[in-house]
Amino acid sequence: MSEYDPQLIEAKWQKTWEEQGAFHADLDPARPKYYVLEMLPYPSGTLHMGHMRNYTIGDAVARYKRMRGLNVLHPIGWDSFGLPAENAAIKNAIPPREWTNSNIAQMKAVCKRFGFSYDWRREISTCEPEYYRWNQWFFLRMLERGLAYRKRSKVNWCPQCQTVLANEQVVNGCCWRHETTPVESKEIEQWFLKITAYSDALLDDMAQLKDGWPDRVLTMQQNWIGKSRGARVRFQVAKMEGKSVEVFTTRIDTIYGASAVILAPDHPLLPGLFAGIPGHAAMEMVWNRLRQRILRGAELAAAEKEGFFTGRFAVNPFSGDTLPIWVANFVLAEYGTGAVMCVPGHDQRDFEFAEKYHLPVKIVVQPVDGPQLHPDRMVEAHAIYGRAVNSGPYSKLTSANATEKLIADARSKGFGGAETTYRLKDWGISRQRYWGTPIPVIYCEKCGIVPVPDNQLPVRLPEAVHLTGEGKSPLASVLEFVNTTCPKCSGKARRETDTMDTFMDSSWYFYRYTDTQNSTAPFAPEPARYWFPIDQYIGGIEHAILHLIYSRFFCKVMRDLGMISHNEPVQRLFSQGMVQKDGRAMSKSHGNVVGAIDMAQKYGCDTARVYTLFAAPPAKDLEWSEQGIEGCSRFLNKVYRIIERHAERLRGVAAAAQEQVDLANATPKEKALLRRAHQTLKRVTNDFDVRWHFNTSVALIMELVNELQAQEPLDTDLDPAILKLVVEMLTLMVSPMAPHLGEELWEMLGHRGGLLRVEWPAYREELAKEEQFEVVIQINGRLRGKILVEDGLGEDELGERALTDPRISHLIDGKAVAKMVVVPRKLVNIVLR
RNA sequence: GCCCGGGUGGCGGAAUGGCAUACGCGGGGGACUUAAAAUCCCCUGUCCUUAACGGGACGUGUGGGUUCGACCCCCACCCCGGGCACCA
Repeated sequence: MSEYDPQLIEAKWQKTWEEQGAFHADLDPARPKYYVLEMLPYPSGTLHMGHMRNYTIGDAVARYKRMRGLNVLHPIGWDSFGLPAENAAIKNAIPPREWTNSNIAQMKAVCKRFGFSYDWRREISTCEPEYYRWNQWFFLRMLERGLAYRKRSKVNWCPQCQTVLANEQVVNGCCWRHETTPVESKEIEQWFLKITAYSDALLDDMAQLKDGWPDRVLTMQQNWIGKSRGARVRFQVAKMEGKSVEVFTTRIDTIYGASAVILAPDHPLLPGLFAGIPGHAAMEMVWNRLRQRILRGAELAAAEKEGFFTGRFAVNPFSGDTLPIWVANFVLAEYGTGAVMCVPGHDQRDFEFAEKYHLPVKIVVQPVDGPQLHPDRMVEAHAIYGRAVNSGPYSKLTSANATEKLIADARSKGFGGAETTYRLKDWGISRQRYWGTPIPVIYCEKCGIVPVPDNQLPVRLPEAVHLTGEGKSPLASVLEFVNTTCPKCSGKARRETDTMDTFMDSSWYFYRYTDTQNSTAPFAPEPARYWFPIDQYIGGIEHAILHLIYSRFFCKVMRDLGMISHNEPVQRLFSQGMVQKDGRAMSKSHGNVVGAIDMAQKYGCDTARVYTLFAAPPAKDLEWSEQGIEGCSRFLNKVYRIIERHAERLRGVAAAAQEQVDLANATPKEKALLRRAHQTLKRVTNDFDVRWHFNTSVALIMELVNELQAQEPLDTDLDPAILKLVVEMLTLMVSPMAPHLGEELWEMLGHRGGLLRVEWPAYREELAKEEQFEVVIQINGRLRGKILVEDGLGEDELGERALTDPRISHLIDGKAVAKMVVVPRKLVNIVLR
């Protein structure tokens, strides 16, 4: 008699797996592959149960797929560049690499303590030169193709991080890391990647993802790309020969309703328009205020609409109307043409602006039927589609037809045409910080921007650097780094001192896993062809846009570079819910973390794993409960005890082969056990393959265990071969979720060589089949009784049995039966008049 | 404002249009024990009714609808969570 001792068992099997290299996966064209991956973790140092949920789901899937005979690649690595290391270095005077590597060591120890089935040979760390040189390599390839370019532009600046942020890193006008720090706007020269060159590809290829990705992620990406079809129209500025303003509109069919042209406060044309206008100085005061507010960024969204008349007019090229040119804070310089036509009758924003500044409201679209709009009775704009009115030659056309004709006419007359705009902007990747990949570019006084030649990669990040956290790029003060010679002319030159956004590191890392040792390329074509695309990617919803859109972009660039031939890197994506404690996301800053190591020490990692799988379906948030994990601990103990009790007797017994089980001679007890085991198997398999609901898998296995308990004693009247078959099925079904216990039980049952090459149990329908069914009898849809019937009963006969059941016949009591609904094996509904 | 989720016992949650509340937690009772822990067994939606066995009504956010039958499908609405948002 021995007790379930998770500490002992878990250490034992982890050692065995390690010695066997149990989870090493190698390219094998003869075998079908399965690539399952959890998102690259940032090595912050601690792992709590929130992280572990992610890995537990991935590990259960990896182990299950191995048992289904697939060649499973399940790697892990570290997203080890980034600001926290730099900040820690400034605060505690520890070199970033030291801080980072010691965190990695800690986290790796926790992962090992949990026994995740990673191929540790493939571990990567993005701050290693052998990794980041390929970031540089990708950058250079993009530079060659015009996909990387340098430009001076307005960018998001986080005063806390002291660096530029990408648009994707701005959340509600604040920095993604400092949620209460509004980002500022700064004009800075920096490097961009032309993700916009792939706007349509990113949008269109979502069609390939719609079965494997959550809808909400696809919608979020779609919104982010923000494709919008419309038209561009040029308005001549009156009394200014050759000057014109272009507007972008999605409703060119409302152009006869325009009562002004409005420019963004930072529209480049503005200073020129002012010249020679009376009241110029007063205007400039308002103008400056509006521009200031835009620079402060975050205020814009909340601000009331505000603007001023420039004193200039523009001519509507269709109607010939003369429209005042205004400036207003709600027009964005970065979107469309930075100018709009103001149509108060049919656009709510324009309506609000027109109300405030008394601009005329015109109705130029009327509904096809229903009440007609009237400009004097409007309390809001009506952005409707219907029939054009008061629109010159376009009147009476439907909105769609008017749009088409107006665009065609604008084009033929040379003042406009169709135009599609996107919300997506190019990806600014320059960071004025230290702990990241150096951008491999040299500035030469004579030759200008010179790329570092491939054979000089990697451009190493100097590591003996004094970090102060102040001023600009720390690398700028490292003279040995900055000062260099031009690769072209050998003259004096200086290096780029900004580093790359770390999202670059994580945009392609999953390809590196397929070929981690390659020193001549990021990865070779064959392993990528074999392993890709990723069959199952698992991670948090917070990367729905950031990481997942950058990765898709990189994939398309790699495809165009001829490195791969697929269009999308990730076939199926799963976003797991958060782990919460006391109603808030588990995090260091909330002070509510449940440490992974603590749980492993207290209950064992198998218990912690089973609890995270059982407490909620994986897509939902999970509220951590100490009592809940206690329950799972009891459950694993119970499994262990039941098998332990019979292990000795069963050790020498061969389990009955599924196809040889002789049902005809089986006792009721044997039949009950076999039935429950196979019913469980059917549904657990479905949970793993289709539903991804591991909470119900655990519940089902609990029921199987309860059945075993109910059939006690198990040593009398029971064919040992059948009992062994059942407990083996139980062991195998438990093993993806509690792998150490699974191995231990398997060994206790007399097997050598571990579970690694053991197949998932075979399902046999006849063994799952019930012999008798409890059929529900309803009268008018209300439950009135139940009868036990044997299988194979015809509908008529089943109906007859229901009607003649004493309880039922009593209730019918001579009333006319209008209809009978008979569902074999399930129910009879008797409809009375 | 628009777009996604979601609303079921005391709690986490389960249910192809067919017994609502599986499984677990918590609670109550019992067995084992000198005792405790552990373990095992039974009960546990609300209300009404019965001495009791039992029987009945109500019940999945609200109101309608479809259906023999609705947590599930349709329409309208309320609440919660998330995303997007002066994007022209």
